Amino acid sequence: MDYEHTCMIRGDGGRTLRAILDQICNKWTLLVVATLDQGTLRFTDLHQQVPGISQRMLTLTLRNLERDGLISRTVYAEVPPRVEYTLTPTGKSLIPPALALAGWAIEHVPDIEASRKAYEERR
Amino acid sequence: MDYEHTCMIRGDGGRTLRAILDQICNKWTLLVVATLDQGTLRFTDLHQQVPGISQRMLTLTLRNLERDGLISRTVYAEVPPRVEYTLTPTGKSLIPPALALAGWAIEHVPDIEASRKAYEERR
DNA sequence: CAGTATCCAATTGGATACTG
DNA sequence: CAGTATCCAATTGGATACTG
Repeated sequence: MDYEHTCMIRGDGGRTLRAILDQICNKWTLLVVATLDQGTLRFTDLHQQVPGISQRMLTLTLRNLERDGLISRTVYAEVPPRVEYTLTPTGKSLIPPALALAGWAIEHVPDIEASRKAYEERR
Repeated sequence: MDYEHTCMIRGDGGRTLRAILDQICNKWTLLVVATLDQGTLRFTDLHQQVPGISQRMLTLTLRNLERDGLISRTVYAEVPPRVEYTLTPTGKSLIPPALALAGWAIEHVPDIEASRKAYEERR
């Protein structure tokens, strides 16, 4: 691996990058984005398809994603109300690098769990 | 983008993945790993090269990385003590996907900042 | 040098009840 | 249906003082 390129991560002391990653790498964001990769979904759809998420956290996550321009939110003037969420092009562009990280994590689950077990036994 | 593959992210409701990512995506881990991509470093080196990190957070981050098998920690029986940290093969393998995500973040900083500005003005 | 111990502040997140 | 409001618990992180 060409470590010259890690300056991308370290950059300005990591400030800019961390500011962005803090938004992306929280408990739910990546999961919501991945779910929306299926296409347009309503609030209730997302609530069902992202198991364990609370209404409050789903709302907050969606608001942040909208604010950052990763999803668009469309309200239809109907009763009962209908609100649809879709990935924007920027949002879609996050999928490949997110998959790269997810792939790494899944691939190394056995290694990491073995390492944790060995670590615990050592102490 | 082939959205079939996002099942990797959503997987078991995201539980396994989130457990791993929670470790990786905190405030300092990616930054420490990226810094260690340069090669072996001592505690003090890391403390200086990761600006803003406290002793406590550096210690905690290093312990978690060691526990997960991403870095190795070598203590030399000298006075004053010397402790060296190096990426393991597993740790090194995290660099490319980390760079992919970092690249995405850096590439989209202008978009995201513009979107945030527009969002604030709307309200 | 490479930490540990302690305390406190801020952030994050869950549960529950309520609403245009 | 798609949220908001409130409150409380848990987690995360910083500052500071101390140590083998």
